[in-house]
Amino acid sequence: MNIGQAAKHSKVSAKTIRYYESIGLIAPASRTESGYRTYSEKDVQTLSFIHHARSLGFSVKDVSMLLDLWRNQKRASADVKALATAHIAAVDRKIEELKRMRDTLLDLTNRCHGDDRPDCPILEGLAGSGSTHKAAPEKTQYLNDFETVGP
Amino acid sequence: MNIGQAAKHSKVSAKTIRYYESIGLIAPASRTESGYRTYSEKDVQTLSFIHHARSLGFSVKDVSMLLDLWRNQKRASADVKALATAHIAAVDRKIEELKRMRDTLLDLTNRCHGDDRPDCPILEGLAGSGSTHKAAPEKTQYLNDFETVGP
DNA sequence: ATTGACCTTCCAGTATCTGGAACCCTTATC
DNA sequence: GATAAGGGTTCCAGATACTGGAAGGTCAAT
Repeated sequence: MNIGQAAKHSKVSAKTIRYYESIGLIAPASRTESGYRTYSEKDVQTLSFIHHARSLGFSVKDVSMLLDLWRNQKRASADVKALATAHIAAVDRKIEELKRMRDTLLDLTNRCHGDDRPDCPILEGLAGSGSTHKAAPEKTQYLNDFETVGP
Repeated sequence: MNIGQAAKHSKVSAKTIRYYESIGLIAPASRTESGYRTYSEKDVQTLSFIHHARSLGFSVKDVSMLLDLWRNQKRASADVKALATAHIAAVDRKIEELKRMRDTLLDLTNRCHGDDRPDCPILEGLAGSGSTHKAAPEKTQYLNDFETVGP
């Protein structure tokens, strides 16, 4: 089947499939004489696997390792479990961090009357020197740390 | 003071301060005759404000708006509150998504014996066609959606 | 004069795609 | 056979928010 069909069945967009090929996450697809990529059922399964793993927040690097383990009949399930467990821990840390952020934000917004008067505890809180709420982590982690949720 | 001191006091790295200047988030700093950037107490306050807002997960675009509101004495606190409230909602959505991911991951790892045998429910779950756990959101959101936590 | 700690600019890379331009292939219809 | 729609192809750029590093200028102290 062509890339469009593979995309539909695997739920990975054609654009992204080509991207995965370009970075070596998947092997280059075979081609028709005219240059179209062709995909088998097995290829679609692989793409689905990738889709599921990505939707669970594994990085592309992690997915690459998981694919190796998946294809390696001799792997130990302990290896997979270790990867997954580390990932869960990372996700948990992110959840906690987001909760702290939300609590602080809620605290600030609750104290803001939110009308047309200019004084605003939210801005005062942001301007203030210390944390408005609770101890911050050693190194403040920004949201974009979520780009890579590693161990 | 020079950029290094400003960085130390504001907790925004010198590199990042220059970056903020380059994208127009902050006004270009004044310079000494030899070209060094110089910063006032007020500049440091602004940088601290940015640091706090970023650590609460506001995007740089959001921070830009917050800075405008902060400097505008005629602003309505309702405007700030609206921005903050939308942000809280976005953070909440991300927390829920991460929780769903963690639940699925926990389910898979709990069913994995994690020894040296090759069969592994985690990989089977990733390979399986459907969600292993609960209904997924309409469009699966990847972790890197966290790069921008907007409304 | 030399050292070392700062500062400068500029280019590139990180992670993960996504959009768009310019152009080729297939199939159906007129 | 011409044409149009709806595929496919490649390559470049952009988004996000920085961070690292190279090559070189400045400042204060020894």
